[in-house]
Amino acid sequence: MKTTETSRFVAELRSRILDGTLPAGTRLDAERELAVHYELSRSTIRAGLQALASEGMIQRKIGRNGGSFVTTPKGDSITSSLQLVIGTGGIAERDLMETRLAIEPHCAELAATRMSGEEIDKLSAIQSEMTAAIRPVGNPTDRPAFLRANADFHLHIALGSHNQALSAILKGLIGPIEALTDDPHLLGPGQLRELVQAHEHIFSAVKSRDGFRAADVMRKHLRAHIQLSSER
Amino acid sequence: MKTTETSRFVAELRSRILDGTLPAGTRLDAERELAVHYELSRSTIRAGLQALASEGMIQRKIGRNGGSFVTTPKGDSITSSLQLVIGTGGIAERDLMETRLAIEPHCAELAATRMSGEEIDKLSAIQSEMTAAIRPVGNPTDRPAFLRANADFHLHIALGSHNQALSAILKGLIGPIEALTDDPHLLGPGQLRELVQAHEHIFSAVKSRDGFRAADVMRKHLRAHIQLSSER
DNA sequence: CGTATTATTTGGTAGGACCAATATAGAATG
DNA sequence: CATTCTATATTGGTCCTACCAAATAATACG
Repeated sequence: MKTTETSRFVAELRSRILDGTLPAGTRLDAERELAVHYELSRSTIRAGLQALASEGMIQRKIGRNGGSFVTTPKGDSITSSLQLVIGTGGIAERDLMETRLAIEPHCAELAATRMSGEEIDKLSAIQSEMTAAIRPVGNPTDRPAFLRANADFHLHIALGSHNQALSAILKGLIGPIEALTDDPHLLGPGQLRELVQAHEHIFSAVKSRDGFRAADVMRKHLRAHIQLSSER
Repeated sequence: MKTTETSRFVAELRSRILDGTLPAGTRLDAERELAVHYELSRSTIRAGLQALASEGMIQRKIGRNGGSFVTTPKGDSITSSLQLVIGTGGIAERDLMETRLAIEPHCAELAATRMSGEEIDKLSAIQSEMTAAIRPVGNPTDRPAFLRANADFHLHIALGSHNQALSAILKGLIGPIEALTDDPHLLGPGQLRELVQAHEHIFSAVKSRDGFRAADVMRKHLRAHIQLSSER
């Protein structure tokens, strides 16, 4: 690690936050005060706070009674980090699909036992949107709507697991992956109907609180999906 | 989103990196040039570059022929993000263990078919370290060494999956979790030996390239671990 | 008492100066 | 000519000082 003044300051503050000396909600001193305290210029202090802010460890608010407030970074931080890495091609598509395959069946299993009634209703609504998109009374399929509903379905299963880590990870994966999957040659009308049917099976397993079956069906659904993609 | 000058500049640059206009390795203009180009002060430009740097999207190098270089953030970015969120208690322990349970068996399955000979040898060496730590010729167990070897074992299984996403995620989970698990009342001599034995089973499954068994044994191993933790 | 005005605190932006690291070009030396 | 040393130019890192803009508290006023 390059030991610049800024990074020293950041390390100091970060460790104080991590070891609990500065719990969430704590208000740090104003930049000008920190500067005299740490015997650094305000510029350097600002650089450090900026770094901590972009890591999600503090939030800064302007104005009187403003300042830098310690916050516990939530799942969003993981999600955006994933999106960045994936967005810049830092991880191969194969790896992403395998990760989905590890995460989603487990999510489905948990969701089956943990989803509330409202959440199940919501899932049903998403499923309806999906079916609606596939046949707008004779018209051609509304692909964007269909894909959005598809992603939403998987996302809500993950949220239904009531597990912040799992849902944060999937949230980061789902967008980029679906973007890669949108290939008209690959997803013809037949495939779309198969997809809806698979979701129907997953939904019914979740609704009947059958975690094992939910996981199993989800696994098969994803494997079929992968099978398609690999035929390019 | 707060639309400050800095964030506008960051957004601009970030999107240019994401859409491929500025591929990895590209050298950005010097801060002073960017300042005149974007009609902003160098302070503002610096703030923006600082943010991008702490997101891992650029690396900055001092000196002539230095500057800001576009880099594709790798798995490390995900790992550190996870560590931060977990370190500040942003995610419940239950959620973390469930995530492990989703990830690790899958890693083990992949590792069984993908690990190289050297990687398997390395795994064996780690296993030896672990057994060595548990009985240094009559002396009490070297707990730190034991726990380190334990974490290493799981980490190397993940690396053996040859999947950057999975190993990055596990890398972020394993440290914090093991720290939470180090409870002498929970892990007595008997538990330690059981742990070694479980690893032995996993190792043999991987060595014999039996992915299904590797996943199965890993799953049971983790469940047993969870069982213990929940008895607090 | 309620409302509008003023003051103060605090992060955001600007622009200047200088330092420290680093690579290049040129000069001195064998 | 080759090598080594010495400027020297480039670039991020730090410091300073001033001012702007937002947000809140304190105060004056109807």
